[in-house]
Formats: sequence, C-alpha cells, structure tokens
Amino acid sequence: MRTMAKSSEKRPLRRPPGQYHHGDLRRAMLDEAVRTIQQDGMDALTLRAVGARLRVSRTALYRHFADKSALLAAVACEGFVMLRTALEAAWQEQGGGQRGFEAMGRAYVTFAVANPSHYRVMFGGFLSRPSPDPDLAREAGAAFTVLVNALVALQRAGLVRRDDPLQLARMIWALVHGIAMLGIDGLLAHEAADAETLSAFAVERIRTGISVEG
Amino acid sequence: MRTMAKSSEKRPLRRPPGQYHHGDLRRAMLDEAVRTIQQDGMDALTLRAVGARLRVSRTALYRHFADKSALLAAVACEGFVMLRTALEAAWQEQGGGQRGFEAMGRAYVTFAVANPSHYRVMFGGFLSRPSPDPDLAREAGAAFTVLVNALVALQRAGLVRRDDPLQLARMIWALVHGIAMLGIDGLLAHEAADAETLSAFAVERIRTGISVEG
DNA sequence: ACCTGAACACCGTTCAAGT
DNA sequence: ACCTGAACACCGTTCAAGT
Repeated sequence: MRTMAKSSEKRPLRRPPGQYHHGDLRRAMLDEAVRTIQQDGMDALTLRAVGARLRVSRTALYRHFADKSALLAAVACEGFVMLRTALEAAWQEQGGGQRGFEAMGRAYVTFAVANPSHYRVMFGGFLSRPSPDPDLAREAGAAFTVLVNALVALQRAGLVRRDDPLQLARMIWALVHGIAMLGIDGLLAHEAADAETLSAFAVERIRTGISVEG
Repeated sequence: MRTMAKSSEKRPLRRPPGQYHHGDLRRAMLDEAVRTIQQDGMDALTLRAVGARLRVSRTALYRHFADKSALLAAVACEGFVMLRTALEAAWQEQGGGQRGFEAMGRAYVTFAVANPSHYRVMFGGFLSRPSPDPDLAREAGAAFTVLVNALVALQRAGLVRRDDPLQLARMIWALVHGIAMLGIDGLLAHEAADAETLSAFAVERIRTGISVEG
C-alpha cells in the first residue's frame, strides 16, 4: 500500500518510452501528500514541496490531477475505501451481531486515530461541495451503507429497537465521528481518556443508555 | 454583537487623537473575518481582503493581533464564550434536570448550525497546538465544565448512572460535536434529517439506549 | 504522452517611514 | 500610538516549449 521510497526506485512497471522519472507518479504523489500532512500538517502541503520531494517539476502534478483539490479528493476517496474495508472486516470477524457491531464502532475510531491525515481530508469539506467528486461521494456512501446494513441486521435479529435505521445510523456515525475528531485533535488527551478508551465506553453506553436502571 | 457596517461608521467612542479610520478596528476585524468565512469559506479569508473591506491597509491588522493565527484564535475564543452562554441559558431556562440536559444538547447543536464559521474555527486546530492561546484554552475548558457540572447534578438527583462524569461528559460532547460537524458539513441533508432533528432523536436515545426493551 | 521552466496573479509578514 | 506603502519569500496555476 504505502510503498515508494524517496528517490531510489525505478522499477519499470510501465514500459519506458523516454525513460522519464517515475514508475507511478500518481501513486507516489498520493502517498507523498499523505506523508506531508502527517508530518507537518495540512497547511504544509504544497504542490511545490511534493514536487521537490519527488524530484519532479512542480507542475508535473497536473498530468495526473486536475488541481490540488483533485489530489485531496483522491486522498479522501482512498480513505473511505480503507475505512469501509476496516468496518467490514470488524463486523465479519465477529460474525456480526452485537459483538460485531461494537467491533465496528471501535474499528471506526481506530482507523481515524491510525490514519489522521486521511481522516482529516475525508471530512475536510470535499464531500460538502456543491458538486462533490462522484467517486468520492460513491465511496463515502458505500462506507455509510455498511453501517446501515449492520443496524438493519441487528433489528432483524431483535437486538436493536425498530427505529428508522437511517436515523439510527446517522446518530452512531455522529458519535464515532465526534470521538474520532476530538481524538485526532488531541482534545481527549487527559490521563487514560484517549479516543479508543472513550470509544469502548461509548459503545457500551449507547447500547444501554445512561439513565439509572437502564 | 455583530454591528459595524461596511464603511459608513465613525462614532467617536475613542477620543480622536489624529482622526484615523475606525472606532474599534479590532472588533471590526473580528466581525469581518467571521463574515468572510461565512460568505466565502475558510480559504477566502485573507488579511488583504479583510483590510480592503474595512478600507484599511493590509498590515493594519498587526496592530491588534500578532498574526493571522491570533485573529482566528480570538474568533474561536469568542465562539466558546457564546457557546457556554447558550448552554447555561438552556440548562437554567428548564430549571436543570432531565429537561434541562436535553435542552443543553439541542442548544449545542443549534449554536453550531447557527454559527458555523465560529464553530469551524473553534475546532480548526487552534486548541490542539503544542501551546494553545491561554484565553482560548480557558474558555474552551469553561464550556466543557458546564456540561460536566450538569451531569454531576443529574447524578446527584439519581437521574444518571454514576459513571465517571468526565468520561460521560466526553461521550456526550463527542455525540453533539459529531452531529454539529456533520450538520455543518451538509452531510445530514437528506429529507428531514437535519442536524436539529437528529439532535432531538439522539438526545432521547442516549438516555434510554438503543437496545430493545431498554 | 509526459515532463519542463518561465511567467502571472496571488498570499502572509516585515520594516522603515509617516502622522 | 496607530497607520501606511514598498519589499520579501512564498503560494497555485497556465502555457509555450521540449523529449
């Protein structure tokens, strides 16, 4: 997944027509963008810096992406695929059911905390544009659908109230999204109250409620 | 609160020493920053544009703020004060208790949706810096404390489980924060599933849980 | 097709200078 | 004290030109 060293690669996966610089510049740019955000933050991501690190002209990017925004949309899209995969794996490893659902909740937060750069870009506003990238919208929808399907399965099994599953899914999504965001932003860093601990706590309380004798 | 017209004000609140341009340039810049973000988004906020709109040099800002970052931190700080005020009002108007707490949850989301620019800046990373602005950190903490105090009161009244109130508060905070963020980002805009509707739904489900016969 | 350098219209910030 | 214009070191993006 995250291959590509800084300068010492040149495997000829593509036939070398004029022997330029890279094997897969698009892939390298995606990885380099994520790495830059992870290391130095969102503001430090400049096309010129990416180009420089990849030893490529600062306009080479425009051969693979329409503009900087398209690069970020591609990062976001990749992130949603990774997230969906993680959610499906968590659900299936536990064989679904109550335990599968709780594993999904934890997997969501774990993904966000492990891939903060991807996660920040995923919810950095590219989805809420007037006309978002179609690929991005599709992958985001697919990730959400995994959550909805799991809830419907739980309802069929009599484990969850028969509320509107979409509304229920939005609420759970908001909860894990909130934990993920606060965790990534370092706002949960008091003692043992990290995002993952809070996630486990919340997943149990969302099931039984917070009232006494719930 | 949000006074100051575009160019036709000049009330001499301060004694006019040399009769420069503004009565309260700091205040005007704060308001203009919020207005710009609201109208054209975060990326459109440039010091030069703010200066131009206020008919002031683009370096005039540095008389009132250390840099652009300090301007935004001031906006965030103001936002937390507004949020805390809204939360306290909601709690007290209902006389506390279960209804007061639910009103607080709704007030949180309503504030965020009504002041998306402030809210975005509040959680735009200024709190999670290595050493955040002291005023900002204090006001953010004060807002969170309102939530914690309410939960402790509910526990004393026997209305909420005696979990660690800090952990409980973090979970509720994550939930309303998640709803607020998704709402502001337009990710809840399906049919009647706006942030306020979801907020009301969530506030009830968090109380009783989502399990059957909760 | 894929990549390049020069050029254009922007940024935030600094600084000597004005009132 | 408060504000100014010029200057500096950056941006993203376009475009004619190279291979």
